[in-house]
Amino acid sequence: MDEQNFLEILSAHKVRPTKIRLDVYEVFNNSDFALSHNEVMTILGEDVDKVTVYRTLHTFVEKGLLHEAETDGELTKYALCKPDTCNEVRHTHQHLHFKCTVCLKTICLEEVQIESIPIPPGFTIETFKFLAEGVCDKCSSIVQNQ
Amino acid sequence: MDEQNFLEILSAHKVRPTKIRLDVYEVFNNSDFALSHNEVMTILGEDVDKVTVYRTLHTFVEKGLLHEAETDGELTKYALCKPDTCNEVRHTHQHLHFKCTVCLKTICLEEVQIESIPIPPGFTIETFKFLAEGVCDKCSSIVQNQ
DNA sequence: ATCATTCTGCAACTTATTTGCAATATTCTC
DNA sequence: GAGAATATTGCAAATAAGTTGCAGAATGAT
Repeated sequence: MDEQNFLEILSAHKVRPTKIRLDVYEVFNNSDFALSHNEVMTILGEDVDKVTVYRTLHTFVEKGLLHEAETDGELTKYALCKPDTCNEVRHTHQHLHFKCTVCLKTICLEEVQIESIPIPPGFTIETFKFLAEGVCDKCSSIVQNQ
Repeated sequence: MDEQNFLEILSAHKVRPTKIRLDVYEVFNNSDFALSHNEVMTILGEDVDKVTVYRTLHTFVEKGLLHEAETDGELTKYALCKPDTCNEVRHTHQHLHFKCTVCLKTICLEEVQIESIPIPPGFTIETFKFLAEGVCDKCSSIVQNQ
């Protein structure tokens, strides 16, 4: 995917495609796991302004470009929303996040749809957050092949 | 449950039953929802030392008296472990936490046991954290009765 | 009672995140 | 395209949560 594409995606989400925003979007597009503000800073280099990056992340979440992944006490991590699923009105995620205890990466498992959870009478579930921890496919195969 | 009981519970978990610790334990025993450090401080009054409370919470988690509930970006919240389920070696929770979007309280739903989650091949789940958000039974009935 | 260990309270520190604001950049209108 | 209105950026400072170090107090063991 090239820069022209990013530009269109941001515009479609009513986000002004400034340089920093395109850079941040590209960082997430190049990553197959969720990233914290800190990690984005490291990738972009320390000469970009951290406050601007914070604001960019917030804007992206607000406009439906990024979503937050649950983290077990760690820093908030963000991952791209699937194209055309989310917008500035609402996010529509029902997938779980998986954190590998070996490589420590958190990824979206889009293919796992959570079936309905048996909740007690009187309770209504609107959304849920699911974080599974364990060993990911890549780390499993590395261990097996040793 | 009286103070003598608390004393025995702490001792059974190899936690020295000091005044502060008994007080903190009592706070959780009196609460039917999870509490953050901040909320514990508010209940105990501002003249108890915040560092001591932090350390007490950590000790309690470590010794199997408290566990952390997932929170959606909020401060870490803690809730009592069921008696005799957890110890200093390990916690054995597989229940979900529920946060009511009306009263904003987070509670343990012990009765909801999560069945196995269908995960992709190659992945192994060791633990999971589940936070459901919605309306709790109490808040539902209040709305209905209006 | 003595001694080693644990716990507490205080101050200072670290880290993450937010706020305020002036300077820039962008978009809109004419 | 100039100028006004609006949005974005970068910097400094503030806030907030949580941690660390340490000296003194409390506790438990002998």
